[in-house]
Amino acid sequence: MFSKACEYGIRSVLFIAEQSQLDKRPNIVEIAKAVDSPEPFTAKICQQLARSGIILSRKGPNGGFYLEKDSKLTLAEIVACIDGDSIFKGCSLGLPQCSAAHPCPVHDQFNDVREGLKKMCENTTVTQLSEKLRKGETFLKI
Amino acid sequence: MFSKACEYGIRSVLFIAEQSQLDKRPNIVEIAKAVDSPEPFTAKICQQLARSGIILSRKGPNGGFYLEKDSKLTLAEIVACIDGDSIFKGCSLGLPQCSAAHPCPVHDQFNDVREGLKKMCENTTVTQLSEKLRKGETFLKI
DNA sequence: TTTATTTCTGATAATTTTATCAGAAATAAG
DNA sequence: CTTATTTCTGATAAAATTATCAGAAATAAA
Ligand code: FES
Ligand code: FES
Repeated sequence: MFSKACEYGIRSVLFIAEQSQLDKRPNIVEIAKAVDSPEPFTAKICQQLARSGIILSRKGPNGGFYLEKDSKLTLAEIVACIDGDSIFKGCSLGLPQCSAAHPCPVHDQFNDVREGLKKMCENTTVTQLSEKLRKGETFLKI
Repeated sequence: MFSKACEYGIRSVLFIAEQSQLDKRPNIVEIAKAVDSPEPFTAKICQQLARSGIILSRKGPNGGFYLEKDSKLTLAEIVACIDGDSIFKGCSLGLPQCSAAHPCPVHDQFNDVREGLKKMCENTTVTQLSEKLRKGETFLKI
């Protein structure tokens, strides 16, 4: 469904969000540990997210990554930043473009699923998810 | 969503199904042309599908690939053969396993989407799709 | 100002996926 | 039986994704 990079990215952002609520600014070592992901690869991904303004970063001692207070960040924005929006817009059978006028054989069926995925990602906020995480109801690793 | 191999695989099977209805047995060259996919790669995929009995094949002159008459083949079987069933069962954030007892933060939300995808693939038959294809209502390439 | 810490950047390596190729095995048709 | 056709098999190549590494740039704290 999502690329590895995107999976790590979402997990990282959720951890950063949780820590931001506690006024902390986790660094890459802490993030990779909390999320059980390869450290340098996770760094790359966090840098990409920071460059596009999805998360914020501070260099130097006591630096790290954090989230804007009361950010309205959604899953959809993270996914689009890392994997692009082809999962939300592209043809499921790989035709150069999805179009109702020239549909592939599964167009109708997939439209529902894809629309469901899209709506879900757009309506799910990171804050909302990190809340449950903080309460210990959900987990970022085994 | 699906791998390139899986996209080519589904498109190929749909073309084979359409041609089977016309009592034809297209070969790799014809399939790759109809589906606009790289010929040798498509060959690999069709071989894999044939080996697992999802499609049938005949060597020699006038040989090619075909489908069992009145086959009840579904999309789900093709996807599982090529991409495995991780898209139907795996955790969307890449945790080693999806479980309601130890859920990732998006487990609930994704469960709906994934279940929708699964049901859709299981309930959509190749025959049903190739019918529309034969009528010229849907397309396998631009 | 100096030092320690941390993100950031660019180069590189490993792995997986995608794609190609040459030739063997099978089989229908003449 | 011979030949032409086609799938099948295994080796290989190219590209993309995933992962690592070394060092520069920034910054807070001493
Ligand atoms: S054309 Fe394939 S999903 Fe719309
Ligand atoms: S645990 Fe992640 S989707 Fe179920």
